[in-house]
Amino acid sequence: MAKPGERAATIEDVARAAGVSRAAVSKVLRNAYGVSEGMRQRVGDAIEELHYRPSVAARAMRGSSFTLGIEIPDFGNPFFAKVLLGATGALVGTNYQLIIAPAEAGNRVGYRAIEALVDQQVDGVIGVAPLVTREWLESIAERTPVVMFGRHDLSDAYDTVAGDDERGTLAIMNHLFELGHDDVLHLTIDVVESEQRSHTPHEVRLSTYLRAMEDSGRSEHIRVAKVGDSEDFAGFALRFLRDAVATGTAPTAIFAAHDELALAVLGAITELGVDISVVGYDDVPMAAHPKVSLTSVDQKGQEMGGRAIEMLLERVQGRTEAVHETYQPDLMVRGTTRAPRG
Amino acid sequence: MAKPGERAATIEDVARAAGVSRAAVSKVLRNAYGVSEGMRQRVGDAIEELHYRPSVAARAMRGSSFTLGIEIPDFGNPFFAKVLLGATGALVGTNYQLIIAPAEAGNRVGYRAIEALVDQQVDGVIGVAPLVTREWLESIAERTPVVMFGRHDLSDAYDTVAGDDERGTLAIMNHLFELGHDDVLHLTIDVVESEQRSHTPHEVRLSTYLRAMEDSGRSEHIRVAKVGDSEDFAGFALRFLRDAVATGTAPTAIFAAHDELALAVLGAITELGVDISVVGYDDVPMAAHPKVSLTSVDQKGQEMGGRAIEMLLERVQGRTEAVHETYQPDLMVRGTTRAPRG
DNA sequence: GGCAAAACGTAGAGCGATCTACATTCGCTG
DNA sequence: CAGCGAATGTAGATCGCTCTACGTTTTGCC
Repeated sequence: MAKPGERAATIEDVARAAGVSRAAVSKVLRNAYGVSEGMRQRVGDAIEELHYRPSVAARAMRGSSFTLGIEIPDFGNPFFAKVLLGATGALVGTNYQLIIAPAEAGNRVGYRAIEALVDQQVDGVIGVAPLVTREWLESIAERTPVVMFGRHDLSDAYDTVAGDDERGTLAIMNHLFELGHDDVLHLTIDVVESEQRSHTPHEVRLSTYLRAMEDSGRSEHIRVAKVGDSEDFAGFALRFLRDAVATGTAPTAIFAAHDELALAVLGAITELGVDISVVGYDDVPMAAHPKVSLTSVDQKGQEMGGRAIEMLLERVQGRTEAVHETYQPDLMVRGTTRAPRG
Repeated sequence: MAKPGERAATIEDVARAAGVSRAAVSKVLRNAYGVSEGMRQRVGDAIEELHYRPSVAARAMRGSSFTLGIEIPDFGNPFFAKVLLGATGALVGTNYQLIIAPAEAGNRVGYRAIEALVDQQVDGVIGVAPLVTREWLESIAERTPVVMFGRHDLSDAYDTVAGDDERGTLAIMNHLFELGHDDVLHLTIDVVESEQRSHTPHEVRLSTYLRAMEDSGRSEHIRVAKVGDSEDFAGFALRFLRDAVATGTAPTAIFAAHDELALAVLGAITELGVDISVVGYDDVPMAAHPKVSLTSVDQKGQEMGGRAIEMLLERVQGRTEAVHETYQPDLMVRGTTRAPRG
């Protein structure tokens, strides 16, 4: 007990060492009004000497924890690494800390992860969960500022930052059409049932694909394949394509809803030695690799991640009207898209 | 104030609703001794009804937070995604929560991130930071259980789980030697100065490379290149190789210290159209992609991640003697290694 | 039936910060 | 040099939970 350094120093210890009251130390910490230069100095020295660090828990009990939380559905997806990079970047210089909660294995929906974050008393949450209901999010947003990533529902209880998936998809479709493809298949994720999810990026990409095909008079070529969220993409792609080739139903181009999927398709195409164009979405780093050269859409993940943090900080500092921002994607044309073989 | 649902329910509210004392509710929560079935029932109902969730902060102030922390130096590296996957997997079924702290942008060393985690009052920390000093870690370990990932220093203040980098490297070198390569270059990371870091995975890979070259009588072929940690790997690889080719000093094979590096080298080789074998380390998912087919070493990241969590939980539950475990890696031979051209 | 032991439940003191309300001192001005 | 506002500092309640130390019932057993 009496051994020095036995226990971490508390504000009490600092106050004693500096010969002031706890409240005074607290003021210095928060650089609140009413601290003389001399006191700031003495307290600062004491803090230094005792290696004092304020307890986040104790702080959280009375207000803010200076911690923001972000929920990530799938950290295996490099797109989220970009987002995280932007987020951490936006945080340097502030005294806020970022903690990440991974959506529980086998349950990517995200309720659990967001709840865990709120339980941690974070001052604000960034969520990626496209599948949680709006009502639920709004109930969370009553107590904790929320910024949602990639959702296209414009609630006024929380902010959103999203890519313009419609525009990105149209860029892809036009590119394929211009190359001469009519027979474009869309490969997307098969999510769990959930009514009214027109707000998810994948849903927007799907509906835009459908519209683009119809509007350009290619209705009869519409074909959509779905793969389970946690299925083995590579295995699925291989089986699917082998089958399509065998039955003569292979498309001339495939638009995959995201790059992980597109890479799996590209792998299958390579193995089978067929000539099918592929486009992905997200522009993960590997897409630019010379061995891969995948045509994709750059969603500006890093910028969006940074902006999400900024918006959250604004909320934490008191903004109450919702803000919704959209980022313009860029089509990156590379080697996996060519004109269909004669 | 009086509006119901205005504020989150506290244990007090639950106690009132169930007609028992706060202490009784707390007992139910922790399923401690001395709770009758009837009481458990009533309290459970009250909790349900009020959507009560215990405050992590308040708990942390008096003991444990039921939260574990993991520090990740670079979430862009898919190897860590594997580790995380294993870690989250090992946590399901426990009532512990995992939070991730990213090493601050531009400072991958990890002091800040680990400190942040400790400040959060996590019950235990998993760190990847190979570069923080042992002394510092031991001071952290005085108060918070610590499991370090990939360190080869066997402190008895903290546990370690690491791959057998010596064995992995020897597997690589023997493979290359058997194919007929004498001229093997090692490309590794150029870390900030830090004395005595023979414990890092990369350092072990380097020294094992040197020894393998010497022991096999290839001392005159030893060549080591270093690239800055946050440099653009692809750009570096291209410049370096172009230069080597121009001056006729290109090796016949390159052993890259990890897959991200190996992929960059592979890209450069592809662009320059030269015939050089490449091996990486970590066996990231892309290594197995048909377009890439990179020979690499599977470090069992997922298993190690899971085991690290288990070890940490043991520590949290009271174990005090240190445990150090090593995992045996597997060489995955693929298309990027061939015999040197006659 | 009586009595000890087990079972069940409660009161109340902290944990480490923040923040309001208040006390004291200082610096000026008229 | 009295008097007043600004500047500086402090006391003490409070946040939500855990846990020790005790009371009060029940139960079991001879």
